Amino acid sequence: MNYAPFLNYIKNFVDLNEKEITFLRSYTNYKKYFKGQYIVQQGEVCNHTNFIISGCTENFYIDQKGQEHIVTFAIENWWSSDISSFITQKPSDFNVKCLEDTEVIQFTCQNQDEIFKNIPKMETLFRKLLEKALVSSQKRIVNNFSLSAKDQYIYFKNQYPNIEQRVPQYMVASYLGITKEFLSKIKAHLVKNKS
Amino acid sequence: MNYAPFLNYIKNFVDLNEKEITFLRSYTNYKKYFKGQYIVQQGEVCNHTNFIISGCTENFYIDQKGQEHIVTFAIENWWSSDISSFITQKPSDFNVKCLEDTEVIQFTCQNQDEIFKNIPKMETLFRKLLEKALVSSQKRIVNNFSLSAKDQYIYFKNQYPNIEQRVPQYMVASYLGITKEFLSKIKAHLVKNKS
DNA sequence: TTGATTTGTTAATCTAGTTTATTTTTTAAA
DNA sequence: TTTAAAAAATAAACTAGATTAACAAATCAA
Repeated sequence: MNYAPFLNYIKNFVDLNEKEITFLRSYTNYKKYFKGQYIVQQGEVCNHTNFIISGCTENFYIDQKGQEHIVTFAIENWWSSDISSFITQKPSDFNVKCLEDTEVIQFTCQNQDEIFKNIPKMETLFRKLLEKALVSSQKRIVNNFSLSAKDQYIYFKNQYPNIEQRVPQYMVASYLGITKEFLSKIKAHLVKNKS
Repeated sequence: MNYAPFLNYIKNFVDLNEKEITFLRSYTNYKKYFKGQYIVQQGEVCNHTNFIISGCTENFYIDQKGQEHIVTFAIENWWSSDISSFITQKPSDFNVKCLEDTEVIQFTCQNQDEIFKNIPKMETLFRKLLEKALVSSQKRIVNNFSLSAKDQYIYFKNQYPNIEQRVPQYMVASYLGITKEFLSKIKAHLVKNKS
């Protein structure tokens, strides 16, 4: 059980005293998943918010036509859950699946409320995290409007330099909302033109 | 000056006592803009979060090619600002422009923090609003992945039945990320096929 | 070390949505 | 009430990206 990375992460935002840390520890739990396991499954209620200690997850859904779409990746020091299902406690539209062995710290809905009640600083932290998440979600919409598939791929590589090496290319294509064939074409083109 | 709609809105989420309401009032301000006025301008820092009492705004940006893209509309009982600029206090990438005469309640950055410090319930409210905003932003990304332009238009009409009558069609097209010509084609097609 | 499965490439054909240009309709100002 | 400007419709030519299909590498299990 490896809790330190989470406390280090939190330290970037708020200072907690010993008592608060003890409380936080007792209201969260550590869990290890293996590669291929599902943390959340489409159709089930998402019971946890997960902070990733190590590993890598994909958040994807399967649409009416049976096509898979990756909505987000998450790696160390990121959060991973289906927030919609978590806050409404209704069945999830998404799957969260481990692409590597993955260790997480989990917050349940009830415990999260307890934590916020007892350590208001934690609610401030979550509010700020949500603000940042919203900004980057909006940024993605904006990129979708204004950038060609090629430029979106370049943006993705710059923004998430660590992810491309860890996941297969067809998943990057899925994240970008293009076919794997087209991404292959884009990469061939980039190599040929050296940028 | 018309503060009641804002208090009614808040009442849906949290209960405030007289003292808290007085505090809230003194730390927010009312402002009226006329049709065509900018609440935020691309390049300037967004100093306020705005709750709309009456009217309608568009949040848009102009990309490198000089093209305008509408990111969101907002009407009565919605919020309107550039959250990225607001939280970082850096120049905004967006414009917020009034499409009608618009009355708003404004929170400045400093006052918002004061409000959260003095009325923690308000921070909880904002956290929950951010959660909902993030969910709907993600929903938009998902629709972009899975729906044709026609189905996105139908979704838009269902989700925002009040907006289409209030804004010109080319703005709806811009919001959907398609050209006005193509939206016109879609509408003609929908009329012809009665769905 | 081999066969099977997963991942990636290439190329031809196809289509949803864009671009450009012209015409018609609606809105609003004088 | 007229007129100019803004908004919407129509249509032809065009393009970014999808689809299909065949094949080539890489990975993995036994």
